Amino acid sequence: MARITKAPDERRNELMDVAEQLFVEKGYDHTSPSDIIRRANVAQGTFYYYFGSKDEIIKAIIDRYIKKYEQYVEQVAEDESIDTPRKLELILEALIDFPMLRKKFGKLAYDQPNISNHRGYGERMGTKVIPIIKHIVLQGVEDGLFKTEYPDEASEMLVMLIKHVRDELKQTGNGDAGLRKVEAARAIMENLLCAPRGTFRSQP
Amino acid sequence: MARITKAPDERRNELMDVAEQLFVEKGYDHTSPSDIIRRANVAQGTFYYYFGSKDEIIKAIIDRYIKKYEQYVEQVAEDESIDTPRKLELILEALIDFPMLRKKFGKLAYDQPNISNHRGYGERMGTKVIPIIKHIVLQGVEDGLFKTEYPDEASEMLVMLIKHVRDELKQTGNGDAGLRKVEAARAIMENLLCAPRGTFRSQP
Amino acid sequence: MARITKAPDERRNELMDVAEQLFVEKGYDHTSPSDIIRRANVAQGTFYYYFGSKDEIIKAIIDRYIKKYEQYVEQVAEDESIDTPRKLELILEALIDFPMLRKKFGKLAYDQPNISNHRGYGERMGTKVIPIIKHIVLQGVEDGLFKTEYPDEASEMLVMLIKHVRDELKQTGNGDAGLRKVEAARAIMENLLCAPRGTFRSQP
Amino acid sequence: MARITKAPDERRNELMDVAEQLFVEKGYDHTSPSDIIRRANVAQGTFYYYFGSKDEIIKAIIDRYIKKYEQYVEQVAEDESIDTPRKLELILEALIDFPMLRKKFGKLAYDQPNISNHRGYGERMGTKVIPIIKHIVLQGVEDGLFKTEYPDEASEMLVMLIKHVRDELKQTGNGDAGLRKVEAARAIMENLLCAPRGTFRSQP
DNA sequence: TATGAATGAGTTTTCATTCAT
DNA sequence: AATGAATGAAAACTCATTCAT
Repeated sequence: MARITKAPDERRNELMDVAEQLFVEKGYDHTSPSDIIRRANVAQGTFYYYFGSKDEIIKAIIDRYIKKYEQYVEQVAEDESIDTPRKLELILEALIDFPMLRKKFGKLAYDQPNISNHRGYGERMGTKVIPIIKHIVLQGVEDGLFKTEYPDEASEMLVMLIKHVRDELKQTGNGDAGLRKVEAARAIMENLLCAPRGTFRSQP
Repeated sequence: MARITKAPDERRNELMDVAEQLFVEKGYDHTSPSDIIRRANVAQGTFYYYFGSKDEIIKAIIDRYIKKYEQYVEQVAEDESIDTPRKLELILEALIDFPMLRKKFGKLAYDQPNISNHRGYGERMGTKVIPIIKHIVLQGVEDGLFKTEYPDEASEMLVMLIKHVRDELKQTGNGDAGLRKVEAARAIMENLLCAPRGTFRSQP
Repeated sequence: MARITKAPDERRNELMDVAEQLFVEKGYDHTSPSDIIRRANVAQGTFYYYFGSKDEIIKAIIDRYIKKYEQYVEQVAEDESIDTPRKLELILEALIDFPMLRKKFGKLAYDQPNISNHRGYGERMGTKVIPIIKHIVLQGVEDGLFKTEYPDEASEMLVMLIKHVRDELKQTGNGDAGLRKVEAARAIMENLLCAPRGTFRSQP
Repeated sequence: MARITKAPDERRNELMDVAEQLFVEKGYDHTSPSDIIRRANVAQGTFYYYFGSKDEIIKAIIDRYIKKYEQYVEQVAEDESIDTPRKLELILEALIDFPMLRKKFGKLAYDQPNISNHRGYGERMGTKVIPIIKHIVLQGVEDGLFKTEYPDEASEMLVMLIKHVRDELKQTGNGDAGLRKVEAARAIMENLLCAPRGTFRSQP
């Protein structure tokens, strides 16, 4: 094959993009380095030139992803012009939109291998993101907006809730059923935090 | 090896038991038919005599499991001597104890392959179990015990909550931290269903 | 390919024979499992059905070989009808003839990878065979036939000498030059053990 | 990385030094050009600029080494101020000290890849060095110091003996056990050459 | 002279499945 | 009903070498 040389960073990201997409489509376990190589149109060795193993590339992808998310979360958390409920909404919504968590519609999420169960992804979510969410929740409690005896658990539940909604939306699409899910999620959030009705009401 | 003949049903169940345990220990993808065969002490061919493929055995396991659970759920749901909150508790608690969902303590659930994402397990939970839970929730609403505009979503959240608690308990063990988790779960359940404090108070 | 089933022992030995020959021809490092598989006319999986790895097969080969040799050595050592010098000769000569050490004539031994440097072969020679040789040497000393202050070292030298002769014979063939080598070896053995001229004189 | 330009000869020798060390540490087959490149801190292409292949570099190393040794050997051989036994000792001892034959202590030599079996090393030893040793041996015979009917073979044995001692010393270290080995070697040398006791007695 | 990204054939290994007995 | 030897395609990875800059 003709040799196509690229800037290392470009190649590296290209490989990560391709891998990410495949992991999402077929799951980590059912994606082989060869799959990635084929789709990226590079030689076997090129993959291993950039990543020492299959494990290494998924770790790199997760890192890249979480770094982006953390940045966003911190930025939102620190922004004084945003009120507490809206902060929560933004942070949780961002969880929905990241490409690495995209799945094709029309397939049941249950049966799909899910990258978010893999390789330290959850761990980093737990140690990095949840504390930030908890922090915002506590702020809301201080402000008298929320009420909860279990801020840790409530924060975890919020993340779970949002992941669940995300999965649901993949299946229902963004139609009426989708809207209803979002409404339900808001109601549940309010319940969870004993927040007054209408606390969460911005566009999703 | 000496040929050991058994009643077909016994052999079949034996294989399923072994497979179930392995799937739980290592995950479906990382368990090979040979692993099952080895631990069950049968020949390669015996496995394929009973199950046409690896896929077939996991489907059989899930079927067996869900059938049992459905039976239990229906029985509880119909039992008039149990009040509504207690019914919910029993049904959700049963979700915790089933062997197929057991995992070793000490490992982060996130990183572990989780059979409950596999092969129609979730689907059947969705189509079979959640409606029953919803039914009980609605009964509670009728009784004036619960309040929710989104019984479907609330039911799904209840299942998620309980799965989450189960995973947490695996990590924390049943000590103080575990107890706290259970308390938190109860508070969250009450919040979710707008039930009065103290509605859920039986032993976990 | 048509499926040819054989008795496991036969297959196992067949694979070992083929591997042995290839290791001798090309050296361990330059022989791939695929080489063995190809020549043995079996499927990839068959090789790994019998041997878990490339390493395992060479260990099995060495074991098989050394076991045979040890048996022979012990039998000779215990045979009271054979006198001491002749025992030494027999044991050392046996070292020459074993198939696993055969190499093609015409190629310089120096440049050939040599299995006898591999994977515990030498170690077992050292711990198993040399003590037996030393024992015979000491017997000779007792009988007043040999004289040496360093029976350990002398025994090691004897083995080295014989290996060297073996390698030489591979290059020279069994012609006049070969005969001369053998004569030289005898003289050196006599020197090494301070044995009277003519002590080693049987056909090689 | 910053481009570091050096005098071609310096670079070349640097690469050879690094490669030599690696070959000794891990063996030729288990050292990759990339290993050399990494340790030498040069680019992939630089290696191939100086050496067309992996094979070429080891040949260069052996050449360099043997040239040095040959020079030394010739110089000693011609030096009239040194007596014959001492000449032999010096030449054989030099064989021990060359860096290319250094190995780490503590590992069985048998199992270690041994560069001296590789790529023409032995051949050149045979055609170049052994004749010189033989020449000294014959001189000793003429002087009435040594006695042997097989000077070729005896010379070869001397080299083998010394290599063996070298390997042993690597394992035993230079303690008492090492000393004993050296003493044994001397006794064996005397035996081999039918030299009077005490012929070889200088520091090792 | 020197760089380092890229290549691709090859190696070692795994594993779901088949089939003759 | 049960056995277990055999299959072969594919997975994961290595590494000597090339080449555009």
